[in-house]
Amino acid sequence: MNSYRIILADDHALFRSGVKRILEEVPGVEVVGEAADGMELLALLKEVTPDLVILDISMPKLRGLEAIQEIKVSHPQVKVLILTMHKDEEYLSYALGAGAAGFILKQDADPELLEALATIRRGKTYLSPAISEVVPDLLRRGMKPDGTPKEVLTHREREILTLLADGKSSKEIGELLFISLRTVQNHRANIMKKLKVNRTTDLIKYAVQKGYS
Amino acid sequence: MNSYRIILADDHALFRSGVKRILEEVPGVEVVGEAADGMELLALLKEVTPDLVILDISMPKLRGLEAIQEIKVSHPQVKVLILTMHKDEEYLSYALGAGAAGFILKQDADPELLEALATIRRGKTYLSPAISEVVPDLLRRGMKPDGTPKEVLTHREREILTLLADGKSSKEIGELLFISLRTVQNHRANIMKKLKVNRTTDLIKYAVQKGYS
DNA sequence: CTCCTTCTGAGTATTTGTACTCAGAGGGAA
DNA sequence: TTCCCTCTGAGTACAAATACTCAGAAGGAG
Repeated sequence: MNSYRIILADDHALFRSGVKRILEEVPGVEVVGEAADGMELLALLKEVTPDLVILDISMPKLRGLEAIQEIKVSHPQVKVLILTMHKDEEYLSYALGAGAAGFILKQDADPELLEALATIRRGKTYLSPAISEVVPDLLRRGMKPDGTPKEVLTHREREILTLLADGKSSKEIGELLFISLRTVQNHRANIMKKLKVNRTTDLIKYAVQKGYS
Repeated sequence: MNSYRIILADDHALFRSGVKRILEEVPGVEVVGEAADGMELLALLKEVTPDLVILDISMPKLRGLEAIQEIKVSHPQVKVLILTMHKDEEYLSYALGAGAAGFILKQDADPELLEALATIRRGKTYLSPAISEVVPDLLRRGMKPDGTPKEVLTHREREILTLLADGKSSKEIGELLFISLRTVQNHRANIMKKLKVNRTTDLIKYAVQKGYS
């Protein structure tokens, strides 16, 4: 029994079901589990240890990006392949920074998936061709014109932005996170400064479009 | 040659590929074509006439909702099954109003897809159980379950909502439209009352998700 | 160790949004 | 004509957000 064991994490059951069929046509590959959200995935990982987790970024309950970090801490030997619809440079850098071994798109066809699988299995990193094209853009955007690195949201800031995008007020967020209203307001101000917006509306637009909700 | 002929339209190749495998396990069913966007679908329909088109709502170039109307005009005998990630009451009413024969979610599992297929094949309409649950909600919000959405917002209200979603404050909107700040605030309050939200964040989320921005 | 970042909390002041109320002008429909 | 809806505008009161400032504790990196 030395088959390559995979867990699929995506909130769309039909998508999981279809991908499972594609994967199982590959000799020596076995889908040993499925999860519909990040929490389910982490729970599943306590029982089953796969070689690879294929996961979507936009999942409810625990966002994929945070899930990667958890996985890399609790199961460093498990590889992670991001399979998402978001052709978004920002996600790519987050994902690779968090330790993902691959990044492909739902727009891609079967060969990309299979090649990603084979590449990761050989211990290398695979990027979707559609994504590779924008990597130079990404590197260019990673730096501000003056050379200083682009500002990125901290974990706490992303957490608060998610709650904001979920319709919570600063007051409610403070109560949820057991921190002061003032602290939430400070985080909020910092987020807006980093994202260079100056209104709640722009913040929510950003969050909704980036899938924080 | 009396197999049931299906065309799959979804911008995610991997999703199409997976669903195709699921469908082809059903005896007497044949996937005779795939399309990645609405334009491709309409072009394909000029060459191939299927019994059923399974399509996603959020496709580039020609949105699924508009594609249904085109199909129902040019090929009235072709059934349409909406398969989307949007658990959204408004899309549901619009789709059924445009003549869709079914509405299921990517979150659904294989049995829902197969049952939708069988139901439509028998000439009836199938709704995802997850969607059926929100039909009462839909009725409460003043929309018909089988008709076009009742336009709740007035023209002026939609105009203001668009500006809000564009990041404008009430004050700025007043200046843009040459009306008083108080008037804008009143419109805003009316919009929120109609949409049953009580926060700017929820309003912006609604606007962004409905494409007002 | 020092330096830097993050998270935490607060002061102060102003602007904006929210929740009610009321009301007149104009248009369209019965 | 009357009746209803829309758009317009305002009063009042309170809640929330925004824009600045400052600062201590904890942790990692050098």
